[in-house]
Parts: sequence; C-alpha cells; structure tokens
Amino acid sequence: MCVIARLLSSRVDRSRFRESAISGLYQLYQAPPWEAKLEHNTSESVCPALESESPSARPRGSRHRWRRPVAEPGRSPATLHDVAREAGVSLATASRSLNGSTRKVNEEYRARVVAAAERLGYTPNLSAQAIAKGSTSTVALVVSDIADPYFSSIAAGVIRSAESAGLIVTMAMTERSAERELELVKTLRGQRPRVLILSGSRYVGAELEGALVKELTAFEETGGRVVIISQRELPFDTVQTDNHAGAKALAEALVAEGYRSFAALTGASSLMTSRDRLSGFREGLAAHGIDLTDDRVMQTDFTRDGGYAAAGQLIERGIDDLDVVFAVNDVMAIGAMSGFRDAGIDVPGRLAIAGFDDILTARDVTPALTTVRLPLEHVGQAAIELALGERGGSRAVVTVDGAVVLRASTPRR
Amino acid sequence: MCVIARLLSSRVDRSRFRESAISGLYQLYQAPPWEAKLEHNTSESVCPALESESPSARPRGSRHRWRRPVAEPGRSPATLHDVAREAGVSLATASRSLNGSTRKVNEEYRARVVAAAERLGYTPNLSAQAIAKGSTSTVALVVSDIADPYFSSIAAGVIRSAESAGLIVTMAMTERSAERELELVKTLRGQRPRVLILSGSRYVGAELEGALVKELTAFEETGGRVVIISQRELPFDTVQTDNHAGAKALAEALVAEGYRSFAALTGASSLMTSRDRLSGFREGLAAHGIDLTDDRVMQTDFTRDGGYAAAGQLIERGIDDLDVVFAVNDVMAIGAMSGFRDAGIDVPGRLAIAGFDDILTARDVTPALTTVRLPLEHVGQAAIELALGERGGSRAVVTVDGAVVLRASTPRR
DNA sequence: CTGTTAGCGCCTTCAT
DNA sequence: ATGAAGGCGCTAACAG
Repeated sequence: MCVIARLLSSRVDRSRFRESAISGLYQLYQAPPWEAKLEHNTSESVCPALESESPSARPRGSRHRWRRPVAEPGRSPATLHDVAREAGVSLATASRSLNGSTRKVNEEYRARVVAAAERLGYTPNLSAQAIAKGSTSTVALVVSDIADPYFSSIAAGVIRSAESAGLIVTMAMTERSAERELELVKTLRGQRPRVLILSGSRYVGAELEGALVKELTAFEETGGRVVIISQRELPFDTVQTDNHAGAKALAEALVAEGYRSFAALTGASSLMTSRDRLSGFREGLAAHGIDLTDDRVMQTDFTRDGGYAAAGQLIERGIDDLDVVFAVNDVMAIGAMSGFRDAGIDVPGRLAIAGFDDILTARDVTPALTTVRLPLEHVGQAAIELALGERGGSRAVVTVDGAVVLRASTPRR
Repeated sequence: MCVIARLLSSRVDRSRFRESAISGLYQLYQAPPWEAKLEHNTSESVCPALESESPSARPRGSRHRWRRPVAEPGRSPATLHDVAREAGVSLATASRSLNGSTRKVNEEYRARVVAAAERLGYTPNLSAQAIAKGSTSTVALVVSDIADPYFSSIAAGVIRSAESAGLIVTMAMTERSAERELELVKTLRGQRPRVLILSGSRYVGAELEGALVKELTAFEETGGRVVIISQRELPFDTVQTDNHAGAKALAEALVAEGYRSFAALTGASSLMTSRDRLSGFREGLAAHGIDLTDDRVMQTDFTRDGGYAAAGQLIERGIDDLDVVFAVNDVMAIGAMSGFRDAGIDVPGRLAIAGFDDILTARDVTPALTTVRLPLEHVGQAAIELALGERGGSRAVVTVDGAVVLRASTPRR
C-alpha cells in the first residue's frame, strides 16, 4: 500500500540515493531538499515505484561499472598547428582557411586544411581565439533562480536570440542575494563577455549597489555592454517592465469587475519589483476610493512557497472581509491558490485571486489565473537586441508594458 | 471594456511593441509568438493596461535616450601586467598573490598587489588563464528547452552544484533537434569545458548519433568529461531515469486505485523517453491483464501545447470508454488537463489524468497531478558529481528511480 | 621568496 | 597568395 507515512519518513528514496551517491559527496544526499518541500502538501501518497514487486535482474538506483576501453586521458586536443602540419601548410594558411574572414586562400589548400581538421577532429580553442583577437562571443546572464518560470522564460529568450547571433550564453544564479550578485558579476567579468545581462529585481537602498555600479561601469568602459532587466535604477541600458502601470491597470480592471475588498501578497520590501507592483495596485484602487490598508498586505518570500505560506497567514487573519487577493507575481499567486485549496477555501468562489507576469502555467492552473501579461521571452530577446545594437552616446531604456488578462480566477461579480 | 476581440486581433500590444522594437529588428515583433499561443484559450479577455485612461507624462512602451557621460569605449581592461607595474612588483609576484595556489609571497607585496588590483578594477582574464594552464573551469550544459520546467529544474541543480564547485555554466538549447544538438556540441567543445552535460531524451535510430558519439569521444579522449542525462544509450557516464519502471509502477498503482480503461498521450516515437514510458506503462497494465491498444495512444508534441492538442484529438475520438489518461510527461498532462477543462470535461470527475516527472507545478494545478516523481534538481547535481568524481577505468551509470505520487487527479474509484 | 623567461593556441601584420 | 614572427594575458618552470 501507498501511505503518507512512507513519504514523510522519506526512507523510500533515500536508500536509493545513498547507493547512487558519488563517494565523498554522500552527505549531500542525506536530506534531499525536494523531500522537505513535500511537507506542506500532506494530501498525497507516494508509492515506492514498486520495486518490491519487480525483482529486476539489474539492481536499480545503483551505480554500475564495467570495463570500457578507456583511452589514455592525457592526450590533448588537436591544435591549429597540428592541422597545419597534417595539411602541409603554414599555420597562417590553416588559420585563414578555417576561421579567417576574407577568404584569400587557394581553394586546394583550403580543402586540404578542412580535410585535415576533420580528420583530426579539430575544434578551434575559443579561449585562444578570444585572447588573440581580444574579444569573445559570449553573453553572460545572471538570474535569480532559473527554476522559476519567470526567469526561465526570459532566459529562453536570451539564449535563443544569442544563439541566432552566434553567441554562447553563460548563466549564473544569485539565489536572490545581492552579495552573490555582486560576486557573480565580478567573476563573469573575467570571461570578458561581450554582453552582461542582469535579470531580477533591483533592491531598494542597496548598500552594495555602489560596488555593483562600479563593477558594471568598469566593464562598460572597457568595451562590454551591460543590460539590466527589471527596473531602471541602474545607469545602464535597460529593459524595463512597467510594474506600476501594470498593477494599477489590474487593480482598476478588478474594480470594474465588481471587486471591492482587497488583500495583497508581497515579497520582501527591499525588492523593487514587489514594491512597484504593490504601489501601482494601491494607486489603482485609490483611484476608485478604495484604500488598501497595511493589515491587508502580507509579506513573504517572492516564491511559490512564499505564496503558499501567505495563504495560511491570510486564513489565520481571517478572510471574511475579503473578496480578492492580489499576489505580486504569478508563482506566489499560484502558491497561494494551492494554499487556499489545501485549506478547503474555494477559489474563486469564496476568494478570487490575481497575479502578475503571466508565466506559462498561469493558464493551466484551475481556475486559470488572472494576471498582467509580460512577454517574457521577448524581454530576453529585447535585451540581446539592445546589447547588440549600436551603442549610442546615451543610455537606452526599453519599456515593456503589461496587459491585463482576466481569466477564471476573478469572475465578474 | 475588455473583450476577446481585442485580444484576437492582437492589435493591443503589438503597437506597443512596435515602439519599443529595436531598429532593424522590427520584423521580429510583427507577430510575437506568445500571442499566437493564445488562440486555444478563448475564454480570457485582455485589457490594454489602461493607458488610454492614464495620460502619463512619460510615454510608455518607447525607447528613451538621454545624455550620459559615456567614456571612450576604446580602453581595454587592466591586465596583470598593469597591476604588477602599479604595485611595483614583477608579473609573477602579482600572479602569485592574486591567483597562485600556495601563498608563498611576502605579505607586504601581497597587500600592495591586491590594492593595485582593486584600484585598477582588475579581473583576471579567464580565457588567458585557461589557455595558460590548459584547463578551464566551465561546464557546458545542453538542454532541449530551458523554458520547460523539467529542464529548468535540472539546470538549476547543475548550476547550483557547479557554482559551489567554482565552475561556470554555459548553456545551449537544442529546441529538440538532433542536428542542432550535434552542432552545439561541436561549438561547445571549442570552449574546452571541463564537463559537457547532455540533457534531453535520446533518439531512437538516430543517424546522427554516430557523429555525436565521435565528437563526444574525441572530447573525452582529450581530457573532458561527458555526462548524459536520460537514457543509457550512449557509451558515456550517465544519469539515467528509470522511465520504464516508473511508468510501470504508475500503471499498477492506477489499477490498484480502481482504474480499468486507459488512454495514453505520447511524444514523437523517436524520443526514447516517450517510448520507454509508454512501454513501461503498457507492461504495468499487461501485468493485470489490461491491453493498451494503439487506438488509445495519441501521439503529439512532447510539450504543453502538444498535450493540449491531444486532449482535443481524444475528445474527437470519443472518451466514453475511458476513465483515465496517462501523459508521458507532466507538461503534456497539464496541457491536456487544460484542454479537457476548456472543453468542459470534468477532471477527474469524468476523466482522471496522470503524468510523469513531478515538475514544480504538478501540485499546483487543480486537481493536483498524479505523477511519477523524479528528483530533478538532484539529477542535475548528480551529473556534476559524476563529472567531478574520479574517472574510473569504466563507465558509470547512476540510475534514479521515480516514485509514484498519487494526487487528486486520480481519485480512488 | 622574487623576478625572468618560456610557452599556451591563435590571429595578424609584415615580408616574401 | 603564402609563410614567418610577434603578441594577446597569463601561468609555470627556472634561476637568482
């Protein structure tokens, strides 16, 4: 039988992981974080993939090893030099026929070189090329958390555009820490990327911001391009989302739909994105004479789990006087939705809910989520275009507007 | 008013985008793909973020430019040489005090160097370091589509682990094309990464596989590590998910829950992941004397939209004889769920549904999705550990098992 | 412990 | 059109 107890004791899978753990890193498997996440959803049961019933010949969840003709791993990659020698031409000719821009090389030689390269499995060493010509073809992208659909959509846009421009993308995660962000920027600068894109909310009154700006400025002064995605607080080219106007529009739309009593779920007060959206929402309500008082604003993590938790807080506070909850982003809204559902509160029957971003799954939850649509992939694309466009003597700011999307989570009332 | 017509004509946002489009790339904004996606969900209405009502001073959705003291962008980054000179020491000393492993340098000199570096905003050129010491500190990760939560979770695991090991991750997307995958591997090899991780389903009978294996083998023979995530078809270290057993377990669990009449949604028959899961599921049913005939297997895209479309196909075929639908992955299952919902079919009342993977949002849809849990972040982590572990004379295969998670989408019946 | 000097793999004038 | 040689930024022997 499949019982909750099995899951909560988390014995089931751990044993499997233990076996498959890489020596020396064993402790990493002791308490897999993904198991911890299960705690707030106790209405599920887990079956141990029925191994007990399938006495498979091959042991599962373990690490197998068998002989393989492994080559001496000391050999190093073929170099241009090797190719030139193999083709019986000079280094310069090889270089020219393989990567040189203006083809001024005898077709026969060229063919010989290409053949030799093919034979040797030659791939130009990008680092060497970078250092020789003094410029790379990489884009460095910094996001808060790639597992968050907001960022993964933006990243998809960035990567897609970058690739079609022949650029390689390197990515780093700040885990929403300003310190880490600064540190990452420093590290990434070492790559001498052509472009450095910083995605993720800016912080208010950030003391590290000075250092960050300094770092980014230095990068820009030495030929790099930086693009910020989110707020226009930093003095660099920016793709900005109009959080304030979007939230305001949403508020007004909700009022138009008949809602009168609001609550809001926000992230840390230091996150500008959260702040702007809340203030915009407030302003929209105020325009219709509705005051969103502080006791109706719950602050939690800017994440799905934060939203889930906030739902609990709100329930504790009492929801009798509410008819709709606005979460400053979709993942929070969806988390809250699950929270309400697990608490037996009907959405949207008892409480309507709205978010912001229009992440991919917003339309797949039930009820489908009312939100402010942001064309996330295009934001990423716009960032690349901005970076690759000619650099004017001035700063460029692209403002992307949101569009309110009313869905089933906020029915007319 | 906000009416569907506004959305379908897609005039609303396009005008905004037009303004914010980067010159020369205008056409990219002509028909934003994200608008196209709206078509199959006609039960929503979009408001134009009320700009008509807010005569804001600053024009929205446009590109602003204003003067900025832009430095001559010709300057190049400070080099170690510069630092050494500035500090009045030799190149070697500077190198040693900044990056050298064993600190064997006079504390006073060290301080001087560090100060000079700070003053000059020096950052070591990673390319130069790479080429000088003959090894980089990057991990190249290839995924099908980073916007897919399955891959973004794996990527998060990879990035997190890599970063804590001091490695930088570069990422590329195949968009599920075998050709592109091969091409990307060739390009990425040029980075001379320490590790090359290939994520995403393998293909059956892939004619390009030979070339891919050749490329990867060459990479490995010259000191690189390659790790495959998915199937064990390729002769390299692998983190494998036991798709067959997981799907089989799910099938048996569903039978145990009282289900008797099944349908399945699969991806392209060339995708091993899809194939394995289907065959496992079939086997699980067969064990209980249930035959999943071909007319009950719908083949579509391995994506959310594929699932959505398949729901339509299934409805057209008729669902009277079905009581549960198994989709070979969660995004398809969730897409199908939306498809059924939009068609007015009650899930799970009329039709139950189950997926595979346990992506983050599986528990947030309503009803929460029954699935086979895969510890995705840990898969990414395991890949890094495998790659960074000592290289044995043999191939390593880590098999990650799934655990059936029964949720509300498949109530006992 | 510090400085000098070769390279690392490649591109790019500069002659030829 | 081709080849020889210098240099990109840095590290790693090697002397001192």
